[in-house]
Amino acid sequence: MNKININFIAKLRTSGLRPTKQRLKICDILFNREKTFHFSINDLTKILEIEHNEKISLATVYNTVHAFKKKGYLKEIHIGNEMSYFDTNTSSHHHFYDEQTKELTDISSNEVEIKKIPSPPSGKKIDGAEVIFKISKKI
Amino acid sequence: MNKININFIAKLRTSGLRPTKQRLKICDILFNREKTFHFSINDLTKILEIEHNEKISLATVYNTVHAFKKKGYLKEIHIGNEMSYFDTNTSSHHHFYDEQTKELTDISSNEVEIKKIPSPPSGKKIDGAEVIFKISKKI
DNA sequence: ATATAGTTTAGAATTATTATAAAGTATGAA
DNA sequence: TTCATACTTTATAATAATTCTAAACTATAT
Repeated sequence: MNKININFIAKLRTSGLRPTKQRLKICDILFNREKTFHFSINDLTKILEIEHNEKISLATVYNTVHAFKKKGYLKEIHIGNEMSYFDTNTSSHHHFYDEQTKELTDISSNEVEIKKIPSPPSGKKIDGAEVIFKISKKI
Repeated sequence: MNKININFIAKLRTSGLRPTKQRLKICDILFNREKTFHFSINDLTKILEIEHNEKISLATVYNTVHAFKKKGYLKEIHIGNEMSYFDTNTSSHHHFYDEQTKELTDISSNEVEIKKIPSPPSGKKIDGAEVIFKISKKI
C-alpha cells in the first residue's frame, strides 16, 4: 500500500466510489503511467490477467471503466470500426488514427487550430470539436 | 422501371455488381434523395420493411451496404457509442453530433478550415481530417 | 460487532455483425 | 433460346461486444 494507492483511495472516496481492491488495481494500471493510455475493455482485461495475474470479473471491468468514465477519469473514444476505446487523457484533444494499424495517437489541443467554425443548427450550441487526422504509411 | 432505375442498373454494372432487384431497391431508397442520408443497417432494414414492404434478408442488407461502401457509394462513420452508421455523402466533410439526440448533421468541407495542422508521426502521412462538432440544446 | 448499501461475480441475455452452405438468378456463350 | 457458371440471396448458426441478473461478498457508518 504505497503513497500512490493512498491517493487513489482518497480520489475514489471523494467521487463516492468505494475503494475496492479491484478498483484500486485498475487505477494502478490506468493512471500510474507517464503517457496517456488508449485501451479497450479487452486490452485492460488482458493486462489484468497476463501482466498482473489478477482475475477480475469481466462485468467488474466494464462496471469500473464506466464508473470512471462517469466520474470524468476516462474519456470514451469512437473511431475505427470496432469496439469502444477509452482514453486516460480526458482533456479536450485530437487524434491521429492509422487506418492500417488501427492505432490511435494523441494530439494536444494546442497543436490544432480551427479557423473557420460553422454555425450550429438553430437552438443548438457547440460544446467542442474533435479532429481525427487519418494517417497511413508514407510510400 | 423508370429512368432512374436504368441509371442504377448501369451504375451497378460498371461497378461489377449485378443489378439484382434487392440492390436496385436499396439504391432507390438510398440515392433517390435530395439531402444526404445517414443511416444504420437497422434504419435501412426498417425502411425496407415498413415503408416499402420489402422483405430483404438482413444478410443481404449487410452485403449490399458493404458492397456499396467498397465501391465508394457510401461512407462509413463511427461516432457515438452504438453501431455503424453510413453516409450517402461520400465527399470529405464534417459533422455535427448531438449527444442528446444522437443525431448527425453534415457540414460541408468549405465551412470548416483547419489553420494549424500537426506534423504526422515519422514515416506517416496525413490522408485527411474529419471534425466532429459536439452540439447540445441551447439553454 | 453489525446492519446496510454498495460491489463483485458467474452466467445468462441481448445486440450487432459475420460466416455458412444451400437455393436462386443474372449473364454470356453456344 | 437454352444452358452452364459464377454471382447473389437467404435462413440460420456462429461470433463478439456489451449489458443484465440475482446471489454472494464487502466497505463503512453506526
